[in-house]
Amino acid sequence: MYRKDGNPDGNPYRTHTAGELRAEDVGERARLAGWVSRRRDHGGLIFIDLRDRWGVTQVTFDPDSGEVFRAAEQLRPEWSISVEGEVARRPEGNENPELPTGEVEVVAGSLRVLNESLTPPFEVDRERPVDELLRLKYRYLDLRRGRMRENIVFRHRVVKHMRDYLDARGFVEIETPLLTASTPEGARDYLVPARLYPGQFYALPQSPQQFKQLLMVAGFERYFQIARALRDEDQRGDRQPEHTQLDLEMSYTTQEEVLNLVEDLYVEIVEGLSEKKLGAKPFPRLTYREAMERFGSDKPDLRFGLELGDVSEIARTSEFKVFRGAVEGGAGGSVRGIAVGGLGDLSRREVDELATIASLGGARGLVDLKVGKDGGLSGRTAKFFSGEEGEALRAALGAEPGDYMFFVADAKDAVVFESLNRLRLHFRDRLELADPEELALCWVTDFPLFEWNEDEGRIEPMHHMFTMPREEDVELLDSDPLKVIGQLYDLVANGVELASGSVRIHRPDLQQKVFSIVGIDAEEAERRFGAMLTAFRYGAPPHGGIAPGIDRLIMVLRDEPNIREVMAFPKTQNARDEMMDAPGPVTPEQLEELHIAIRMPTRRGPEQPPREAPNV
RNA sequence: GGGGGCGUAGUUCAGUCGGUUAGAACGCCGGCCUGUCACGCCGGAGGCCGCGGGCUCGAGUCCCCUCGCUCCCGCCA
Repeated sequence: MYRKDGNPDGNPYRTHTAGELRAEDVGERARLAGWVSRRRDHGGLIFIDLRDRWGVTQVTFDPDSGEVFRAAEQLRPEWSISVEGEVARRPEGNENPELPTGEVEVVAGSLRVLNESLTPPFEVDRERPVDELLRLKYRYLDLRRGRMRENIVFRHRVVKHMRDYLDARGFVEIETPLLTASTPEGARDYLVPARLYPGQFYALPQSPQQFKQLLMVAGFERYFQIARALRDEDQRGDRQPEHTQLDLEMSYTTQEEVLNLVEDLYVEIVEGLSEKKLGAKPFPRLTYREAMERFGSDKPDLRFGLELGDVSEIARTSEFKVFRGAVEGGAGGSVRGIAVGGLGDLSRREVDELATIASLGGARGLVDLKVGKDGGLSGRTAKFFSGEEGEALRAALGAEPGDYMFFVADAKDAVVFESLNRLRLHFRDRLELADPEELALCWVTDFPLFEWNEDEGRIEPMHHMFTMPREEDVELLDSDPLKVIGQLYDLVANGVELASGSVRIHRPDLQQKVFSIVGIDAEEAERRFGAMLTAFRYGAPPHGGIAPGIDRLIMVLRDEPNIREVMAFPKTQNARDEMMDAPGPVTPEQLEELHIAIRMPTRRGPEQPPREAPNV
């Protein structure tokens, strides 16, 4: 950043960063500014590791320097200082190969203490686990630590790459409002009371969905935005109240074009910026159906096998009631299984544990069979499967001698898939089947446009209600909407959904039809999406797009266990900001202005002491 | 909304069957030390054992309640 041609602006703090001095700089005068990372006081000689964003440089203080030396004796970790001195080669044998600056040191000629520091609540310069609440409360100190700094800087590089990539292809970055109307995603909105409209509220956007489509109507052709998306739902490791997505949309485009655009971008990011090993290229494309049948999931982890096998036909004629019952009646049930090697002999208890894992996917039981050295089957249910039948099961799963076969039978395909998916992921972790260095990206396409919501007894959009059906399926909208395939696509990496998008409906008549299928009548459609429906009557172009999640991408590229590790200021699982102490109460005057009265929950709720309102 | 785990020094943790003065490491403070880079050596301070209640002669330890954090299910992306 600063070079040895000097200090043209006369910066009083530094002429160089702490990460750039090398052997060739020996003899130069240098001034460094940063934090005291560590002090090694030898009585007659003091070493300071001076840290800034760019690196660490060793500074030495010699007793000959008198006053400066005595000042250095007072230094403590995390003090902010500026040091000026000569760059010297370290004595023979005292180089530190761990540091890029390890061949040299700065011999301090002067020292300015810019700011002292309290003793930090945790050790900033040591990579030790610290309670996350404490880290969040002192996030500014946590962010001084190497791993977090690298994550945040890496994130910047990825986002910058996205901007440059899209700019070079004619995309325009456009901001859309944060204060807007409720959006049509399924999640709960964050609401903001409208002072000028008593009883009315803005909603914070769950995504810029309608705006991006309106920008297509507006003729920008290619739009993108690094957009914040807010949803008032419970947290998970990969979910936060606000997350960031690369929102993009294109006019006169096709699914193929969107996929290729994003694929090339992700190849550049993974190969050019990250240390991950990219899986198959071009990215494998699986239809939703194929992903479910092979992996039991619409976000499959392709780094390992353990693919599902369908044994429904064998089950149909089986003596085993559990199997036969699942496929009888033609209600769409199935029997499927996976073959797993390397498990040795499982105890009854271990098998029960596996059944519990499967039950989380809805399975009412788990059928386990072990393939013996001679190919014969053993297990509690082995007696139901004659030699021929057992052989057929074995062949269907491709099970080898010594493998276990696990089967789930259910009248609902979805239960079979979800249960086996959980088992598959369990074995991935237990048997370490997935290469942690690999990033296996794939596309999942051809999702159904709608799904049946069991609880509410109605049809819902799988993605959102602006998704275009496949051309050949438009007729099915009337006859059998659940069979309609949408022009819908997800980008998946190692079992994590990274992006989701679709070609949109641009014709008002088709949009109306989709609304009515999901139970929105013309009046409600007009009320909720009036602007967009009207806009579509002014020559809306065909368009489509996608919204890759940035937090999750950085998370998988950096091997972090959750997205809080790649966000500068995340919230806790209970959606609190411990550093800023938000949310918090406001003054009665503020509430008055908003025409809001608080009615506290009676049964149970967050305790609200009558504490003083903050000075705003 | 439901379930699991955790809560002991500034930090990360240990703490046996309920038993005397609650320990370790790192950090912090003081002293010594001229080539360290996890510097070393000597000494020291530091505890509402999350909060409240109960059983008990006696509770960090057992029971109940509650608060906080975290993971999972639901929800959601």
